[in-house]
Amino acid sequence: MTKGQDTKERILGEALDLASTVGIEGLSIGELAKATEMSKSGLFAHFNSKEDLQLEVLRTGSAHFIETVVSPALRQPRGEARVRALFERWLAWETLRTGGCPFMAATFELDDRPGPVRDALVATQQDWVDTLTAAIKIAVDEGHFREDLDTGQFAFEFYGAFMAFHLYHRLLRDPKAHSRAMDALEQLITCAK
Amino acid sequence: MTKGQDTKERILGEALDLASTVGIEGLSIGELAKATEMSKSGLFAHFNSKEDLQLEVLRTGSAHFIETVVSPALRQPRGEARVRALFERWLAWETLRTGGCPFMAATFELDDRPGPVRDALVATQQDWVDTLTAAIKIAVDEGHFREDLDTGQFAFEFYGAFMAFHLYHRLLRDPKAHSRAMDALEQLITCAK
DNA sequence: GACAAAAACGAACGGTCGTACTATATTCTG
DNA sequence: CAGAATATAGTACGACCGTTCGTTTTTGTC
Repeated sequence: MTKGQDTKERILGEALDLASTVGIEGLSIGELAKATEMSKSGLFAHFNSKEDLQLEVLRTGSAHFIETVVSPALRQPRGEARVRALFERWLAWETLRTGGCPFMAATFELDDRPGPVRDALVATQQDWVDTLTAAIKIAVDEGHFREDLDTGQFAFEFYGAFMAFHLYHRLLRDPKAHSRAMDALEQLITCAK
Repeated sequence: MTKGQDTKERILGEALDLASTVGIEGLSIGELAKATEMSKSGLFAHFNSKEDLQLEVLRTGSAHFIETVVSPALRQPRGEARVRALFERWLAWETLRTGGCPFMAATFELDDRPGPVRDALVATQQDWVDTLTAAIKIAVDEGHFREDLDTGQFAFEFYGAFMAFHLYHRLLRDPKAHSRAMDALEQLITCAK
């Protein structure tokens, strides 16, 4: 009863790691079988199709993200501290896996390919933007940020800072990537007061 | 003599368009042959390998980018106006092709896959960052931006705003994506004065 | 118009892809 | 320990992958 679920989780963990480097489309069942030291068919039996696998990978990634980024940040005090925590943990999450944030890879892979996988990804990302916006709104309510702040705009630029970090860190291998990102957040917060 | 070069350019144009949606790795010779209405082997004869094709696609993309983004902006007056022009033309470039900016797709595909194609992409992106930074430096020299502005930091956040635009526009299909991006630039410039 | 050069084609290669089927291990339940 | 249920493996499939090779068509030159 529990054996199958165990290996399935193990597969999904490996799949998430693999997907962070080769993408969620580039993720192949043969490679994943090698990585988990299983037979292709034995692995495949846990999923009805590759699409299902992809959807489950996204679901797993989302759960990991909430666990390592969102939840800990929510334990921080409401307002500015929480916004800072969200950013810092997001950066840490990016450096966690071999290939960086798996959602970033997926985002640029799927943005033009309609289907259930894209839909699921959009839902996840929209959720994250909403979570961010809500945290920022709280900082306004707490009086940490100014009353007339456009919280959606703040979230947009917040997101931009993260993506620039991803580019500078992953592609350009710029050692200043992290400090640049932190400076960007600082400026964002300064302008929000 | 000129016939082969003509079709080669046609192929590369189509390849760039295709790569913007499926990525530079996802670009397959068979699909490209269909798109150009050629035989696989006839098309392949123009390149020694897929890697060469990818490199030439990047080179072509880079030339297009300079032509439609950089060069026109350089015809704008030195300083703030030029920085604004670079941003606006960059956004326009993103909406030009079917799948958005081909370099963005490539960036997240190749950031963890070493090789000549990655190297070429890094060089291109670093060039672009340097171009941006130089334009910002000029704005400082012209007295449009404050003396002690960290031009590299400005370029970082400038880049971030573009990437957030890409995400909001391409994936989330947010109709406010463009105005969000423009507002982000405005804030960036305001803080730079 | 003949002829060499260049360009495009067709067929085939070994490989990997996702997926289906059947058969063998392994695990859980009584 | 038996037997059912579950989990894994083996094999094969058609399709497409990048690539090679020999042939045919098109092009440009005298």
